[in-house]
Amino acid sequence: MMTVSRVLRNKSNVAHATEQKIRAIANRLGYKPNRLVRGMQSGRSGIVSVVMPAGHAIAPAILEGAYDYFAEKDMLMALDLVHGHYGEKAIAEQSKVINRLLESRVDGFILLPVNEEASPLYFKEVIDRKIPLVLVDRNTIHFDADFVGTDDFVGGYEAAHVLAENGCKNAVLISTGDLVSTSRLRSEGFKAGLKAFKMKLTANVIVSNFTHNADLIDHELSRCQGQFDCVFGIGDRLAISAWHTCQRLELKIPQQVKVIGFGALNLRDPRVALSSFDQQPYKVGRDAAKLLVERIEKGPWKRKPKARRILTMPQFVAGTSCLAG
Amino acid sequence: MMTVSRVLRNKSNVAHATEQKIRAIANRLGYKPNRLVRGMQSGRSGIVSVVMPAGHAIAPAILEGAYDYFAEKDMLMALDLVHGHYGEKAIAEQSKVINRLLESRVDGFILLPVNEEASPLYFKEVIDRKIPLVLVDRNTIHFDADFVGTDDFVGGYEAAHVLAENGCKNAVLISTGDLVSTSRLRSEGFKAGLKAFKMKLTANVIVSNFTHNADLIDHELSRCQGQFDCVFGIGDRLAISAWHTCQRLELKIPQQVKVIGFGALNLRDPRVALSSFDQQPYKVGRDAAKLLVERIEKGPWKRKPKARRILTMPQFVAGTSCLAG
DNA sequence: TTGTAAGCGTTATCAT
DNA sequence: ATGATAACGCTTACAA
Repeated sequence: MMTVSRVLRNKSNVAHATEQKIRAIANRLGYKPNRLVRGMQSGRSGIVSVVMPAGHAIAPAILEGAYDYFAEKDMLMALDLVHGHYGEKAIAEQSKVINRLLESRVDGFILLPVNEEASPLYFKEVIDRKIPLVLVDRNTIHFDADFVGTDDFVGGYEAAHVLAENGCKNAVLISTGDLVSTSRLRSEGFKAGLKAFKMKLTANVIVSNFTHNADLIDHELSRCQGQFDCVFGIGDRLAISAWHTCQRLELKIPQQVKVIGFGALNLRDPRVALSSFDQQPYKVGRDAAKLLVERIEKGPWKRKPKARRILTMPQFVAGTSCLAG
Repeated sequence: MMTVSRVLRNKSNVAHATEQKIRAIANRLGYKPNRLVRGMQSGRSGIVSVVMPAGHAIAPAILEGAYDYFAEKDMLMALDLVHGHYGEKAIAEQSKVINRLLESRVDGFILLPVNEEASPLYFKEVIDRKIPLVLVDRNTIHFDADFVGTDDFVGGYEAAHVLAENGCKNAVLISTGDLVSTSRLRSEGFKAGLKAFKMKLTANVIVSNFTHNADLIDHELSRCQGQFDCVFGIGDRLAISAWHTCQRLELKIPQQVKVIGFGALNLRDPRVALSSFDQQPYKVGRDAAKLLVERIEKGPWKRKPKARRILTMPQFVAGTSCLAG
């Protein structure tokens, strides 16, 4: 019984003959060591948790990057998809999720927070228990955790830069407000860029990040018709909506109006040549997983280590929507 | 120690006072029962596995449906993404995945097979161990397992039906060959429909299901120019490629050529009004999870129960690409 | 080189 | 209504 254990973990001090015999038998019986037991006594379940909003466009690619790294480490990846609602319902859902994960003794968490308000609440317990936690894509100010994502400020700034280089003067910014870090930072970066390149902000349309309200965008852009020559949508979907409105208003793209999005999710989609920024989500996911595993393997700490911040530069992807007119 | 256990599982035979005390203490200490241990002795880990091809367009929606059901049952969902390659590499990857899952004592599997050749091999071990297994979306002939998915034959047939109703006579079929059940069945259904509605099959373009070769589609459609008045792509991506070729050839859609896809993945995307079939992937995922949990809760069997087959009818989604010309 | 004993956190079973 | 004991499958520490 003991020798068996030694053989299967390739420990030394085992006679060749015995080893052969044991391996043969284990093989014939289809024996697999039980990770639940290993986890129980070692305090390492070998399970990591990924929690993301359901239906978020960038999530699958991040997930794949994270998965691939975890798979290399032979860790089991548990996935939870949280729905983008607020209030009692959200609290009930998320606390149930966290509870399940805690009971399962996951070794660490990767969290893509829904927004600045929602997720931090439920993750307080994770932090209290000193379980490694890495935030991806969206950061939160509520606790100082490791973060892996896009440099959104620079992305916003560069959007303004590109538009300026193409001769634009008056911009419309479409964002989803300040509760989501990506939206806030891209907006801030964009505004900083506008200032630096002496452009004017004609309007800042703020839409809900749950129901991306194409009608609102349509309405607002119609109102400022003639007063803008470019649009920056902090997400591709918003930029596409703007594109549609421009088409409806018979504003030629890119001649009369230039449009830039963010996310470059239509890279795979040859139908629309929206200029955008690639966030390299696969890399982000992989980096996040790598950092998490590092934290896990380092083991428990006495004094909390300084939070790491791994920012990936967004890559401008030229489409036809913002060429020089 | 024993009473604690009783309280936390809401067992009877506990004095109110004691219960209060225990709950208070458990709460103050932030106690969480250890699922690894529970799983170890009960033989139920409470973990289910979902294995899908990475980057498959329909996967996220199926996954969400499955997740929601598992979450209701408070089960942990482990996700594995397998890459679409063949040969040694694929074998090594998949057997590592299965091994990890088996060692983790997952209670059941949901598998979206890559194709008829690849996955079955690795799942033999799962079947041998009598662990519940539900196939989604793509079926396989290699073993008789539960299947939840779209009625692809009917879908193909209905595609022909719609095209016939719109006056089409000569069709081009674009598929990915017979190794993927969805492709095979939609093609068979489509051909049956053509026969029933007295239409002709001008060409059957077969492309790889890994690299969806837009160039090949372009080339083949160019060759048969003038000999077809409609195209059925067994996936939306293929149909979109055909659409592009038609635009390039200056064939007006839908006046000269009608196009139908499958998957209705552009439902969320207002840019393209491709006629297609909604596979209700969320429902499919949820149904699969439900069936799996049923199998798990039924417990081990002596004689293998008859495989169940839950087919969802694809819903035609009218776009502008196949209106009566 | 191999075996024995104890323990990981929980529950079933059998007392008390 | 509560407690004691064994057992789940495996590993560490210690003997033999």
